[in-house]
Amino acid sequence: MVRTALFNWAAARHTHGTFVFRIEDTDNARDTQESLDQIIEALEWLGITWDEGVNVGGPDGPYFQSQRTDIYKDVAQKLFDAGYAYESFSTSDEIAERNKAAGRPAAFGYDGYDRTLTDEQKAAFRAEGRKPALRIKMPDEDIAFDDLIRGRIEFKAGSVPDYVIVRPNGDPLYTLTNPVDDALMRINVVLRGEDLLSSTPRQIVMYDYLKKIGVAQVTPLFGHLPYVMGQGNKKLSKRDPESNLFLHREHGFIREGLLNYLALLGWSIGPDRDVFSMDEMIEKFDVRDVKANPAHFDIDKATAINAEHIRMLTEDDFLRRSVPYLFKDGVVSADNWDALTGHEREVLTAAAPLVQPRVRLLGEVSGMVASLLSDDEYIAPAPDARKQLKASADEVLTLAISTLSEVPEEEWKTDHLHELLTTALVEEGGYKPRLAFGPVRVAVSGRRVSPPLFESLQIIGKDVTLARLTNLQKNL
RNA sequence: GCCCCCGUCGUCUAAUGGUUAGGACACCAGACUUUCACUCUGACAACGAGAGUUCGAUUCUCUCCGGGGGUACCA
Repeated sequence: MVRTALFNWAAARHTHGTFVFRIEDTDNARDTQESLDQIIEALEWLGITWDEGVNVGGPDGPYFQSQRTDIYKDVAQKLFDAGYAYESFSTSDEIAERNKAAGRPAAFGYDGYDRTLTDEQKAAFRAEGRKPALRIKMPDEDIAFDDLIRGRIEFKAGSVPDYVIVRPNGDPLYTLTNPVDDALMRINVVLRGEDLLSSTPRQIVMYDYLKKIGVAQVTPLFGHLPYVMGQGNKKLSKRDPESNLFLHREHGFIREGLLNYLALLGWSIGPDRDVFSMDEMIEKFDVRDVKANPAHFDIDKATAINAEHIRMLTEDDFLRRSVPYLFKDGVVSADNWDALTGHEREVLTAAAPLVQPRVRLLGEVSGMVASLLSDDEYIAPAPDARKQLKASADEVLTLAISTLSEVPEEEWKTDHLHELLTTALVEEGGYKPRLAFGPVRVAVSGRRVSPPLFESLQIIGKDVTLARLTNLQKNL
């Protein structure tokens, strides 16, 4: 759904068209305020903006179909008066029974029975208290159109049954409202999921009728986007975690990364290239270049693309965007940069260049900087970090503690510390670098993966460093 | 059943009537690094099958196979 919005948006921006956002809430049972809010929040977060429609207005409103019933009633009446639609009294049970009796498969669909009802028959149905639905009369000929993505598509005559546009109770259906609104809102390009492909011939016919009764000027161009697949060979649905935008955001996707990845699903900006900005996408995007075959959502690739975009952020931007994640993880005191303490900002600013190149999601920042921000005197090593502590850890820590105790506060600097420890542990102590620095890193960060060691030592300072080394040694 | 769509490495894709079929992610090996990450080098890996057109098909056509969607008084 987001990918569809993205392609529509990119196509509209590329062609300097008008992007219209309309809500098709004709099935009010399943359209909730909550789902609308989520859609809007998602688009806003992504920066996908529209020119006319919900919340922004425009010349062809209202943009909620639930507020346009009078319009649909009027058009339905015109279609009926012109003879393009007719009253249908058949219930689905009756249709199924007739199909069965005639030896047709159950899935054959509507048989056109009510097309030829006489006035007497209709009157009889009404006398029974039955009310008619309104059906569109499909012509007995092949229907073809040129899909923007798939080329010419032809449907054989007779393969699309007459379809209902208004329920017996007067409720208009999507089959009517969608083409009517597209006509009234002067939509000339429709990009939608390929699941709507087989309903397109019905709409082609509808446009012909709408033109004849003066409601539509043109038939829009259609482009049917391929699905995005999830696990196995199933279309991604709203329930799948992969399609949950907010979940991705929670994990630390930034909009640039997610948008870039989504764009890659069915489209390519050019040979040997897959990282780009939305401005570049708009500049290059042409629906006709979209591939027709479905793509699988690959979270690993998405994450890798996200990492590229995180690295492209300015340091300041990176920090500001990270703060909400840090706050959520209890690592800092506020959820926005300006409300942080001076100490927090100082530490984070120092840590940024160390952390930014090694996270792929903003959610990973907390783990990287937690030990730098905290003044705890002991950090229990994570299990995988503890595994890195070899038998020599105890001796190494002793040596490190005695070496570092000697360092005056004013000389507690990255390069100096590096030099001192290398001399004491590696050159004089005879330990391999891996064995020498491993225990120190685990003591200071508690993790197997951490920002560079000596920079970290400088950031947390002498007292905390020594305390952590001492306490790890006690807890070996 | 009928109608429609789709088919290049595991995944996303590029290109082409004649190429060693390219890139990215993932994976594996190596270099760098105190670890991890970043970066770099290398390895692995694809035109679904069969006919036809052609001097030559991954590319054009057809058939088949495989996958998907539709066949609603849902959208």
